[in-house]
Amino acid sequence: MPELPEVESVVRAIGPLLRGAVLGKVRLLRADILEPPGIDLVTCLAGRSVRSVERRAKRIIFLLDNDHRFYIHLGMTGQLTVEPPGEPLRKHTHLLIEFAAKTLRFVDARRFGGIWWLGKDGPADDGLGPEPLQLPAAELAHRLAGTRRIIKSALLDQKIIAGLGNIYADEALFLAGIRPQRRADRLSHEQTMRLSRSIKTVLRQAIAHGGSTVRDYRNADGKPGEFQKRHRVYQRTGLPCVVCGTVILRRVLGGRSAHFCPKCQH
DNA sequence: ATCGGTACCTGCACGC
DNA sequence: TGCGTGCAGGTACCGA
Repeated sequence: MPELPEVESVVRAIGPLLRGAVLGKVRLLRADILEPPGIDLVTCLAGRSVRSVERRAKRIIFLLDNDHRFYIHLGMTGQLTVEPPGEPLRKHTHLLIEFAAKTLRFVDARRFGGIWWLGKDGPADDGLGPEPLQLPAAELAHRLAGTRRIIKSALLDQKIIAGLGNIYADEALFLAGIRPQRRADRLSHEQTMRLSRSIKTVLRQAIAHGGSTVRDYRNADGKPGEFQKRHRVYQRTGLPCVVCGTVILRRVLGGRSAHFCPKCQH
């Protein structure tokens, strides 16, 4: 579920609630969602407080008062919520952290997400390319010129650009008028410039609308996003293009669904 | 060394 | 009702 806009929405909601808060009881209900295995998370967190909650790509990074850090990745179905204490445990709840008057909960049915303990020195952006909203167009062009893959797959590669997923890759390519199966290193200068703008536009719009809820995504307060109502191609297979009325197509590219308008995208 | 394919895991929608 | 199939927002790993 969660791509950059969903993760950003969660961080914006959780940050103000947890900044400065002292951790109470910690319950890790499934040890196998923790990396590296064998870390004693409960001991690591005992008595600490939260200095800040930040986003890097799709990672939610918690900085503690002793300069140790960990991050949570939501995978496909992860949910991170802040609720009053004592709410009933939902199925697939893997981590509970109690604060004075609220509880942070990590729930993830498919368990593609998890918790990564970094300590003081572990790199938080291991294997991640640049942030899309800070990426100059020329730098994006340079990175895309270096791969022979199709543009859709390149946009999903977190080492090339970090934070896009299947929804926003498709939406950005539609906005830019580029077919997902075009080769990344064969885009014209103009197309690359349009793509750079489109990525930023679609991410900013999605953040403004609280992200997209396809099925599982919820913000920290349990509410779904709204941007799915404004998707132009993602999961609109067989429906008319909002610009030209042509039927939206779906193709499997690199093992993922790609949605596009065959008339608007070249 | 880059890249495509597959595996990981659960739940849901659909057709029969 | 139940069963089988296909699909889902992500990423790590495996050979070619």
